[in-house]
Amino acid sequence: MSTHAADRTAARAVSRVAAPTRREQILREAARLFAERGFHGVGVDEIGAAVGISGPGLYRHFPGKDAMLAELLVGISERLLAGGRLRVTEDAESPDGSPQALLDALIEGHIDFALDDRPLITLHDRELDRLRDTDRKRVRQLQRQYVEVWVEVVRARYPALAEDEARVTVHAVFGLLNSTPHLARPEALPGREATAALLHRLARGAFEAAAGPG
Amino acid sequence: MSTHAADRTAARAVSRVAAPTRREQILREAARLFAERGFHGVGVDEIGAAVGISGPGLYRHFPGKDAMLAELLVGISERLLAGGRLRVTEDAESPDGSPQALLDALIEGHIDFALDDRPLITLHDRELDRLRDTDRKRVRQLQRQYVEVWVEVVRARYPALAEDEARVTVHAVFGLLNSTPHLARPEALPGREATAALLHRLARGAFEAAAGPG
DNA sequence: GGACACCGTTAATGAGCGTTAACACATTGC
DNA sequence: GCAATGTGTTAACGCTCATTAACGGTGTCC
Repeated sequence: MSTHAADRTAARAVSRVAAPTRREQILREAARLFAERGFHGVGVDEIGAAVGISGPGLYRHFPGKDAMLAELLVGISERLLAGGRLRVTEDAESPDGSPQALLDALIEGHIDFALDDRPLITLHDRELDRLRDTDRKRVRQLQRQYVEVWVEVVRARYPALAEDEARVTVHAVFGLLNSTPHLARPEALPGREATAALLHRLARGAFEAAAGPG
Repeated sequence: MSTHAADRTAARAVSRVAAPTRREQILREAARLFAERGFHGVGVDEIGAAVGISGPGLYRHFPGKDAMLAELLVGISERLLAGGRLRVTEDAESPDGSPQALLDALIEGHIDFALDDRPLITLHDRELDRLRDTDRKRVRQLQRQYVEVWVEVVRARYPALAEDEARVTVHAVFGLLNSTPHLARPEALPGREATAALLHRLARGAFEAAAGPG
């Protein structure tokens, strides 16, 4: 195992794929374990064992167990928001931009998160309350901003929709899109692309129904 | 405080409203606390304090903390399934029965649960893994049966829908309908009836979109 | 070759918490 | 009256578990 910093950099450059640092390993395993058994249900010894070191060794990389959860939740919240904002500006700058195209882009981006980062999506709405006050406020603020991005896009696409209805609808669609990570047997899904397409259809259908009474 | 059994029965009969037993009080407060801060995040002392007795006093009513969670989760799972099955038989026996009417009845029933028993809905998909093996298997079995009830109804209404697609869709609609209990500020909702109507429209829209490519 | 940062280890500490023990007191039924 | 039952109490036990202490090895840099 190359613990030498220069070796790691070289290995990364050669393989063209980012070799995970120990920190990243820890975060990934912690996310998986937290999602499986809950923040309080996982001990530091288990997290350590999952990356091949033992319990207290984690404290060389994180000040505490809380800090791992905080970094995970703040990280995913920031990435979601950044992705959403990026798509908004891309749509604004594109000649083919349209409210519907933008909404589709948001949906697709969120589906990618939900299908590719299952543990994080699960944590995102399950373990928020285990954070220290300051971290929880930060995550909530990011979540709120992400919702507002969606609400504005939805209202641009469906001007007849009232703001509070749009907000409830956006929340409901998040629940819909985030449903697959909660599935007991993810292997029973119809395949990634088919699942993504189905979820996309469902989300569009929900928005359509929200706007025009069916 | 009437601790006399005969008095309690009399009070119940007179007031015509079921006076909650101590057991029921405990279950309700435990559900609320578990939903707010997670099973491991709540101590028995807190649960006791919430009903006016102190910590170990709970052990006169339950064999342990686990048993409270188990009773809550098994209870709601059974009620959901029973409600679903009841609606199926009602539809079958009714002259106005139809697949669409039955699906609407299922949706409405589930919305009632989601809006009126928020803490339980939250627990239902968050704390399942904290149960002892035997209880968890029982809850999972009930959940699976409830999903199957929906899947059959959905496929009766939309025969073109493949079974695995129907199952994913049902799961997604559950996520949609269960989204409001996760809302940070429930008081920001547009009012119970308006919220229920909106959620119902969203669910119908999702099913429509699942069946016919939009 | 020595200071130093980095990354581990195992052992100890200390708090939190579920559970049990021991005891008290009212109410019911005989 | 008096055993039995139901429902509380407080104190103590024991285990889990996050965190810290103390120590060691390895690679880097001057």
